[in-house]
Amino acid sequence: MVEQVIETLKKNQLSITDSRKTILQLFMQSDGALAHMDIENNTGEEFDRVTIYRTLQTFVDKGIIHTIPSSDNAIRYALCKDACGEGHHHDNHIHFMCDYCGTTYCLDHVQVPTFQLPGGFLAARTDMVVSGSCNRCNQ
Amino acid sequence: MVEQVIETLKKNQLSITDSRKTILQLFMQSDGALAHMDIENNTGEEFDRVTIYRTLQTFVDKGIIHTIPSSDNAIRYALCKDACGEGHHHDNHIHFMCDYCGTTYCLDHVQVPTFQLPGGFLAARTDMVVSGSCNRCNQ
DNA sequence: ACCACATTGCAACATAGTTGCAAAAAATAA
DNA sequence: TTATTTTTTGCAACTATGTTGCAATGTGGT
Repeated sequence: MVEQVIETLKKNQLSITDSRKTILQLFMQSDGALAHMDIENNTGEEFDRVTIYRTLQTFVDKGIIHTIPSSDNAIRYALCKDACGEGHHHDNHIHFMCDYCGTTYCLDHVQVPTFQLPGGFLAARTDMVVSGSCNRCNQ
Repeated sequence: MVEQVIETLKKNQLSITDSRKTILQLFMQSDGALAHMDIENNTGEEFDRVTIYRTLQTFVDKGIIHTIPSSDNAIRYALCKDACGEGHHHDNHIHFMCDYCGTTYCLDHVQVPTFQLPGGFLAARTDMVVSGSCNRCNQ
């Protein structure tokens, strides 16, 4: 796990620091998406709030993680699949937020369906967030 | 216009106050969605920030407006079509945010396409936000 | 071990949103 | 129309979220 973390950082030409190692490992360990708060809670007093914000921004810029919009006004982040790289994200999948446990899933195998925009509109990015009950809560 | 505002408020059993009249009229006049800031700017010093927040929340609860999630961390609001009512929203359409002019459109005639969730997942609500260039900017 | 450069932590600030409570305004009753 | 009840508003204070500048520290390369 740790080797994979360091490898990913090196591949993206990022210097190896404690915060980057810890935060990237946290993403690799967790199955759902993480909000800033989740990271702060899971790292204790280890890092400054600002460092976490900057680390997340760096990861987004490098294409290591991507953002997930939400109506509750807290941006969530999740690991990108291999196809993402610096400057271009390919996270064209549906996101699912469970109303009960709060977990946000990347449904990697559910592609965003195609649709037709009215004339004159040009799509650059599509965010599709479905909420409801997840497979753990809905039993 | 003013009659329609009052009629809508009455239909939803809301008492007629200055802030509700002004803010609802603002929604009826504007074609795009409005963020809290847009409303604050368009009403001058007339109302307290808190009053605007509470008025918007009341309108959402009554099904008069609906929220639109975004990645820039500012919730936008737009008028619901007639089918929406207290407790149940039917704003099953695509939202479009222009990257250039910032306008958010409700594409009422573009239905959210159907899709298949993995087993165990149950959808309650779907938010689809497309960003790119709109028909005014893309010429 | 040294140096250049990138990253971190701190302080301060900016924006977004919430809560409690007393004052003011609507709705209702008389 | 006035009086009473209920709802809504404005204020103050607070929490959460996010950003910027700068000095201090840590990292990578020699």
